[in-house]
Amino acid sequence: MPSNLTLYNSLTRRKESFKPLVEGHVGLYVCGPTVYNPVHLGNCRTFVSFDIIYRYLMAKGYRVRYVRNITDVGHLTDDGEDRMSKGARLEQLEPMEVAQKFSNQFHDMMRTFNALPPSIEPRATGHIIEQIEMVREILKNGYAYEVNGSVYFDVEAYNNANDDRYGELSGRRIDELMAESRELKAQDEKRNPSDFAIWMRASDDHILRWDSPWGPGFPGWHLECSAMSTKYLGEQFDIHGGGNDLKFPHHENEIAQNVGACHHGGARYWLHTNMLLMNGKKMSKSDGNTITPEQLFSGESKHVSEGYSPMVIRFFMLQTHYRSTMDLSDEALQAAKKGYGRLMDAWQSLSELEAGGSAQNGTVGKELMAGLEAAYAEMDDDFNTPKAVARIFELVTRINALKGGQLSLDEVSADTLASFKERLGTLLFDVLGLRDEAAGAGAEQEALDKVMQIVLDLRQQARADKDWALSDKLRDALSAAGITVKDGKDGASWSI
RNA sequence: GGUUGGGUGGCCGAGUGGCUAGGCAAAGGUCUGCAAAACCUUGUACGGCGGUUCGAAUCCGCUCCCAACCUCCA
Repeated sequence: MPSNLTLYNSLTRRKESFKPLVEGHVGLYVCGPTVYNPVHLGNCRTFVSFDIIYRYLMAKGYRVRYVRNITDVGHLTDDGEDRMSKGARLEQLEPMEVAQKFSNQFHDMMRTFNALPPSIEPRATGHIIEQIEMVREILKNGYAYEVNGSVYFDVEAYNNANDDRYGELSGRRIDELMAESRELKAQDEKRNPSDFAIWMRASDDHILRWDSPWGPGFPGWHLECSAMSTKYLGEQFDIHGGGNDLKFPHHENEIAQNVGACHHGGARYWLHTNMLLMNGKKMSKSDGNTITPEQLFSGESKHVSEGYSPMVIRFFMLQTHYRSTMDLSDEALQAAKKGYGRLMDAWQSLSELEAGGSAQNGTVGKELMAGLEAAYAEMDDDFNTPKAVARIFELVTRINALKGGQLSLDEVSADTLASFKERLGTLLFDVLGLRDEAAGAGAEQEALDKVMQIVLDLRQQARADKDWALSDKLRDALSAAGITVKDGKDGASWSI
């Protein structure tokens, strides 16, 4: 499998050629959501980005094991309350009911955005044993200490034994961290402020609790990812992904735990997606600078002038590289909506094109195939979807010109046309994960197609009779019903 | 304060030391009964100040501004 794939590794801060540990296979771990409240759009951006990465790796022929966890324990609020318990108290539900409810909601939203499910979706609460085992290993290796039923990772000991490794991902230095530390809960139990809990003693009123060698407690927030990535992908694996805001401390601590337990840092390539902004600021659950996907779909928000469909939003995401911040604005969404429409119209037009009968390609046929290969090549460059989309739009112009007669189909051989259709479809729908929302399915759509054909035939007759009043009346009435009629060389077409 | 990454034409957003991404908007044209769509053409942008270079938006230095992380977040 020839691969020219390069990707930007956060660990080295360089683009590197991608070489999987095992030829032909890729292990991919992505930090999933903490399911204590509804997903918001920023989450969606990250998971759509990794969905495209997952899809592209598969399209290149790799067998990918994609692990994306669900965090349902250990993630505390500022007050030290577990997020699950807090959600449960507020909604008068069992903690696991909360987790289930928002997991379901999360899955629905991923489906809405046409993001494929991962190969394995492990839950933190389902891997308590593995996490306890990992704590034991870390203790055994001398990188942690127990105080009053809690176990803390000893960053200093880790650094001394591993050549000051802590901070390798985020570029942080331990002395700076210490200088900046503040009063945190259980601070007095820690030897150093930069130490972090890998197992926490449960207070009497703490609902989520498990027995452990150190008494009843629960795992620290960062531990589940270390334990589950190790379990399903091995002590060393290929790619670890997540949002930029997880780089520190979450991912940094993950590496430390992995090294602490198995002497390996886990992933060899770290990929981080950048934040979704609104009004120039990070879209964030905690400070309310947010718009829910539902609001975006319905348009019920002061931030948008109308609703935008999931595929318009996905297309909008494609136009920004995953490592760049993406600023959401109504104007940009408007542009994306039109661009997406033009792209899908062209796809429709392409499907209706028929080869001119030439056995040989002319310039146009060669340009089509070259442009398509260029688009794929852009994906090889750190999954550069904006450039790939740019190349695709150059093809859109050609497709439209073929349809409109400005370019001749005699320049495209039948073989080329067929493989072009197939390869473009793969890129658009299998790799980029778009869906043609206008193309309905089923009996209703079929009936509508037939009805529209009748109406357009009637109008065509009126036009032939130069009965402009009638033809315009039909067009206006359809327009009022939300259907746009476009007169072309070979008759009229319509779109909703 | 420290760490990381940014500031690109009306808006969004890629990008390489020289061969002017792309989308949207705008202008002109072709086509059309009209309209829409489509096609063709047009904009010569790169925070500021220096420096390196034959040549820099792209490399270096300084400076201004912005964001993220350092506390829960994708």
